[in-house]
Amino acid sequence: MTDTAQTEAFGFRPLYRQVKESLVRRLIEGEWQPGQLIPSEMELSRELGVSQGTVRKALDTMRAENLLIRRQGRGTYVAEPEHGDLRFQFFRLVPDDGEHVFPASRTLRRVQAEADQEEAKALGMRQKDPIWRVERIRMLENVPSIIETISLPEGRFPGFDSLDDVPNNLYRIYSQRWGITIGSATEQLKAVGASVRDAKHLDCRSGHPLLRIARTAFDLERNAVELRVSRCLTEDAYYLSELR
Amino acid sequence: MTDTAQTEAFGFRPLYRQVKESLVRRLIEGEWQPGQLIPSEMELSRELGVSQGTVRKALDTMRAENLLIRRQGRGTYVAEPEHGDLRFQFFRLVPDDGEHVFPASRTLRRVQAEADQEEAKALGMRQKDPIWRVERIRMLENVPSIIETISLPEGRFPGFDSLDDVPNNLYRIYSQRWGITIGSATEQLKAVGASVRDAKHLDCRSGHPLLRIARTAFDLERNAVELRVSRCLTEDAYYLSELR
DNA sequence: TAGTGGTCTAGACCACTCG
DNA sequence: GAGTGGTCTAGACCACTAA
Repeated sequence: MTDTAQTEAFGFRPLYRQVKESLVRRLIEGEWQPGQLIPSEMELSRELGVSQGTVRKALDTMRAENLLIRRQGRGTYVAEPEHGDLRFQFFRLVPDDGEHVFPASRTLRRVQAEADQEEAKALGMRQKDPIWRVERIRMLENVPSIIETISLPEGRFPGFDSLDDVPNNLYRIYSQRWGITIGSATEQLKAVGASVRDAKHLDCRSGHPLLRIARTAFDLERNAVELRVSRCLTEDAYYLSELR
Repeated sequence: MTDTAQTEAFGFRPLYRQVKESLVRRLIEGEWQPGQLIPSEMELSRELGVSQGTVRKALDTMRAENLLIRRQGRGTYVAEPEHGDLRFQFFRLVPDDGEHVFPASRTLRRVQAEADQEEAKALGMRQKDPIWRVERIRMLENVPSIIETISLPEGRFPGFDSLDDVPNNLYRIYSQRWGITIGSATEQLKAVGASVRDAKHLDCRSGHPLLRIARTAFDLERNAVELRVSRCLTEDAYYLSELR
């Protein structure tokens, strides 16, 4: 690695962190694609000139951050966003009775627009900066239950308007088409009353209590890349939050 | 340790897991109290007859579960529930503007009661089993913002009714008085309309949208020991959920 | 059977805390 | 300076997967 000596006066960084950062950089630069097998511990340790144990510690912390999936006997894979066990990483709405399913969706509209105050704040832009905005309805057990507005900085998603349609699993296509991997998100939840428009699409009275989820999603470099505001009927479902 | 041979046919469990389980048991049995220093890695490895590295792995996984706090140069401490940085482990409601504060509370009533269906299900009891039930109001920035109902199995909290008053920080007293340490919790969130009673205490219209948080809290052995249902005004606050 | 990640050990040195 | 946790190494063996 670069810093062989530990006592570099100021700014001591453990070797395994340097290894980790170098590997994350290669992930970000697309050297290894989601789902792909990366080199084994032994190969990496030879390549980087550190011990296998140090590589292992770097890989293990990356697994803890859901960047990698490791399988004994097989190897280490780049995690695929919203795939397999990770599919529900960002989808926490569970039916009261029944399976945790991934909801189908129907796009209502897709437009280019100017960022409003909330969008600008969440995405680190200025008001009136150009964005893409998508509105869609999602079904839980065949009942329209969620109306969501998705906002994307135009600059990060060139050609978004030329997509044939908006696929159900957006994070997958962010990764495939624009090389943007969603690594984390924060959600702010409130209870609100349904607007007239919400009420029409969700088949409820206006003013009916809805769970409002404002999710800001971040790429691997911690840049905010998507704001998604969902209003959800929670008569037959709940948002699950696990604390430690 | 007990299982020296790895290949015990069925039921292979790594050494460090056995070490961890033995240490957790000692925590549960009260050998070390919250805030107390536990033996060093070297001492434990000698005592248990395993290498320092194995003890370290056990301690590190326990730290990852917030059971321990480790400090270079000082030692390893038993984590204190709702202390220091952990105080907000279970309190996720944040004012829109302003500090993340721990809300004051005022007890409305404290009664002995029979478990209803929701309480029985959450606490793994039968309906009509005896419970303690506390209702209180909590303040966010001097505004009554949360009305919460706390349900406890009577058997786990003998003499709960003889407490002089119900302290603001309940988890602390569960630990001090009954040796019950809350280690994890799950929360189910919904949007509901305020009941007449809710509305009176929260100074809003009945039917007004409230965020309903149903928290089931678990002790270190994963027994459900508390159900806490909160109804929150979210005009000026939000529930924060961090996803990976 | 070869190769991978998972566990376990022993020993060295480093960074931090405290008396 | 003594003791603690943190990092790093080297090497052994185990459990799992796939050819």
